[in-house]
Amino acid sequence: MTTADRREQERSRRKQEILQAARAVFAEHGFGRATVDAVAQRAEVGKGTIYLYFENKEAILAELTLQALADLTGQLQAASDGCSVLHPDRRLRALADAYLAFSQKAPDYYRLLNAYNHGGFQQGISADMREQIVRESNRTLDLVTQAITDGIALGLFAPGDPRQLAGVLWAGLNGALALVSHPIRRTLVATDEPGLYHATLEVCLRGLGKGQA
Amino acid sequence: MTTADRREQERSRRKQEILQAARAVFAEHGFGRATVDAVAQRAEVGKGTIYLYFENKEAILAELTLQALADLTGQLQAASDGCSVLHPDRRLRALADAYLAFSQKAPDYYRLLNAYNHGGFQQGISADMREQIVRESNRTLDLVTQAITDGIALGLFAPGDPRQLAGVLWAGLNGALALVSHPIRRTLVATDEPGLYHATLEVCLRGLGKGQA
Amino acid sequence: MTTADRREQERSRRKQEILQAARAVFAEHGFGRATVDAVAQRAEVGKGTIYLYFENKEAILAELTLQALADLTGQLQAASDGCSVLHPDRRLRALADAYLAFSQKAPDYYRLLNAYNHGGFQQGISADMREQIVRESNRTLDLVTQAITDGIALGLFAPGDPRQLAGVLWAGLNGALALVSHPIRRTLVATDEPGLYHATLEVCLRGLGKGQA
Amino acid sequence: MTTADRREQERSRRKQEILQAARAVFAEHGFGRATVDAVAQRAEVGKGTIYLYFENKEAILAELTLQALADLTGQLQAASDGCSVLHPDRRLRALADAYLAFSQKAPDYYRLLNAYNHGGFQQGISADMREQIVRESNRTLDLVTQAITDGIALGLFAPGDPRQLAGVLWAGLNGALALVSHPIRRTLVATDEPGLYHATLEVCLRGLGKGQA
DNA sequence: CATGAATGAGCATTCATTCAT
DNA sequence: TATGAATGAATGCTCATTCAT
Repeated sequence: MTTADRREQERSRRKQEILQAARAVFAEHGFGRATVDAVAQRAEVGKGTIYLYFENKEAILAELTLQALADLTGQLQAASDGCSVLHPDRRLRALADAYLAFSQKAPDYYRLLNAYNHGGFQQGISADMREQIVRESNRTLDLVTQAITDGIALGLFAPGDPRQLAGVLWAGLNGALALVSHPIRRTLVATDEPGLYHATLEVCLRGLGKGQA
Repeated sequence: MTTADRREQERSRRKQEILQAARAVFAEHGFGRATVDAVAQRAEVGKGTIYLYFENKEAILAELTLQALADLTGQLQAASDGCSVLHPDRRLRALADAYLAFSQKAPDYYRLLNAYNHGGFQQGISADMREQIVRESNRTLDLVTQAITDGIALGLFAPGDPRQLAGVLWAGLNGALALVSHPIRRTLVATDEPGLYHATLEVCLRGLGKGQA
Repeated sequence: MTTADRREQERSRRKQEILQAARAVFAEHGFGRATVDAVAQRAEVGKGTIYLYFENKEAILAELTLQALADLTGQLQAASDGCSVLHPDRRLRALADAYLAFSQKAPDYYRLLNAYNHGGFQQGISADMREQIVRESNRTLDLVTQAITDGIALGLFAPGDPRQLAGVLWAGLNGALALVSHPIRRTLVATDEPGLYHATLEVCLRGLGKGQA
Repeated sequence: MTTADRREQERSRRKQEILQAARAVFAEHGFGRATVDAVAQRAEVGKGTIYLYFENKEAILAELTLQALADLTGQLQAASDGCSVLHPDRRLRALADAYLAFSQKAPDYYRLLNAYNHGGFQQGISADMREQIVRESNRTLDLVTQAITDGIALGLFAPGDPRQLAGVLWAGLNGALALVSHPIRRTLVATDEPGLYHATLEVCLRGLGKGQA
C-alpha cells in the first residue's frame, strides 16, 4: 500500500507545517490572542483545513506542547548521556544547562509549555493527549530523578526520596526561569538571566549534598 | 465634613465590593475568560457602575493584585516579626510557612498574582499602578533578603549576594507552589502539596548554610 | 416679590452658564459625540442640574440654536440699519458681509445652526421651541426680503417674488459657506474662503439686477 | 478560470447587496443612528459577514458615497452630452435639472452625500478611498466648469474664473436643495421644492450672463 | 434646589467553528 | 481532501437619563 503510505506521509507533513506555523503565531501573540486565521495564513493553508487536522485551537496547543516536551527531553537526554555515570552532580549541571539553553534557544517552545500549564484546558483537549503530555513530562523528570538516585547511591547526596528531590531541583530551576523571564520581575532580583539560574542550581546542589550537619 | 466623609467611605466600600466580586470571578474563570458582566452581576451592581470605579477590566486586576500583595506582605511581615533576629533560619522558615499558608488560605489571591505576572499587561494599567505593584513586590523580597543578610552576618549562611540568594529561595518556593498547584502536574512528583514545598525549603536552607565544603 | 425676582435671575444666569459650556463642548466635539458629562464639567455644575434646566440633550441644542439665531439676526439687523434705505444693493452686501463675519467670528454658533438643521430632531425638542426657531429663522430672512422688496420698488431689481428671491440669495450664500467650510471640499473650488462667498454674492446680485434682457 | 470568476462575481454581488441594504438603513435612520446590526438584518446576512466585505461601518459609508457620486456624475454626464456645445446656458440648465432629478429620484443617495460631507470622517476611511471620493467630486464640478468655460469663450457669459463660477452655481443649487430638503425649513421660503431651485438657477444664470452693467 | 452615583440598553467589532462546493 | 465564505454569540465599554439624599 504505497499509496496509503504516501497519503499518510503527506498528511503528516501537512500537520507539521500547521504546527510550525502555530508555533510562530502563538509565540508572537500569545495563545489567547492568536487567531486561527493567522495560523492558517502563516501555514498557507485554508482555515478549514486546520480543522481537518485538529479538533480545536486548543488541540493545536496540546500537540505543540507535546512536541516541545519531546524536544526538551531530547536535549536533556543528550546532555545526560554525555556525562559519566560516576558524576551525578556534573550530570545535574549538564541537565540544568541544557534546560537553560532550551529556554533560550527555543523561547517559543518554552513559552508554550508555560501557556499550556497555566491555561485552564480541560474541555478542549482529549484525555489521551493530556495523558501523553503527562507521560512526556515524566520523562523529563525521570532524567533528573535518575541522576539523583545515582548520587545518593554513590554517597554524594544525602539520602532522601529521589523523585521528590528531583521535583525540588526542577521547581527551583523553573522558578528561577519564571522570575527572570519578565523584564519587570527581573529587576526584583537585580541579576542577569543566567545569574539567578545558576545561583539557584548551586544552592540546590549544595542542599542536596552530603552536608556535615 | 461628615457628609464628605460618609461619601468617601461609601465609595470605598463599593469599590471593595466590586473588587471582592472580581476576585471571586477572576479566580473561578481566570482573568482572560472572566467577563465584566459576570463581575457586575456578582457584585450586584450595574455594568456601568464598574466603570465608575475602574478605568478598565485590567485596572481591576491591577488593584486586586496590589491588594493581594499587600495582604501577602502583611502576612510575611507578621511572620518575620514573630521571630527572633538571632535565628535567621527560623525566620526564613516562618516566612516560607506564611507564604504557603497564604497560597492555601487565599488561593484566589495567589492565582491572581500569577495571572498578573503572566498576562502581557502594559497598555491598560497606569504607570503609577505598575510602579506600586513593583514596589510592593520588592517589599516581599526585602523581608527575605533581610533574613539572609542577617544569617550571613551571623555566620550561619555562607557569604554571598543576599538579594540574589533571596531570589533563589523565592524562586524555589514559587516553583514548588507552581508545580503542585495543578492537580495534573502534582502527580509528577507524587507528593502532597506541603511535601514538595517543605522539601524545597529545606534543600535551599541547607544550600544556603555554611557547609563543611 | 424681590425674592422671586432674584430667584428668577439666578435661574436664568445658571441656565446661561450651562448654555455657554454646551456651546463650547458641542463646538469642540460635535453635538453627536459631545457628552452631557462634559457639559456639566465645563459648566462646573452637577450632571443632574442640567436636567433641571433642560429636558434633553437635544433641548440644549435647540436653545443654543435659538441663541445663535438671535445673535445672527442682531448682527444682520445692525448691518441693515447701518445702510441707507435708498441703496438696497448695498444693504444686501452689508447683510452678506455680516453673515460671513458671523460665520467667522462665531464659528461655533455657525456650526451649531448646521448641526440643528441636519440632525433629525423631532422627538426631543418641544413643538414650542421648534416654532420659536422657525420664527427666528424667519426674521433673518425677513431682513433680506425687505431689502429685495425695496430694491424692486426702486426699480433696481427685476420684478419677482421678494421672499423667493431672498431664499435664492440666502441659499447661495449658505451653499458657498458650506462648500468652503470643509478643507477637503474647499480644494474642489480652489479658492480661499471669502473668494467663493463674494463671488456668489456678486453673481446673485447681478442676477437680481435689472438686466437689459 | 471560470471558478475564480464566479467567486469574484458572487463576492461582488454580495457586496452590492450589503451596500444596498446599508443605503436603505442609513437613509432611514441617518448614518450615526444606524446600526451595523440593522444593515446585516436588512441584507439578510450575518453580522460578521459585513466585516468580511468592509473594514468599518464608515467604510460602508465611503463606498456608498463613491457609488452615489458615480451615479450622480453619470446622470450629469448624460445630461451634458445631450446638449449642443453651442448653448452652454442650456447645458447648465440640463445639468441643474439632472441634479434636481437625482436628489428627487435617489434621495437616499443625496442624503448620503450630505452625511459624508458633514460627518468628521478621517480615521475610519482609507486615504485611498478619500482620494477617490475627492476625485469623483471633482468630475462633477468639471462638467459645470466646462460649460461655463464654453459660455465665456462664446461670449455668452461675462469673463471670469470658470472654476470659481462653477463653484458659485453649484453652491447656489446645493444651498437651494438644502433649504427645501427639510419640511420645516421649506416653510421659510414659502415655495414648493422646484420653485426655489429653479429660481436660484435662473438668478445665477442671469448673474453669469453678459449683462449691460 | 443641587448633586453625582447608579443604571442598563446599546454598539462596533472579533473570532472559533461549520459546511457547501 | 481542501477551501474560505458565512455565522452569531460574546465582549468591553459608553452615555443619556433617573433618583435618593
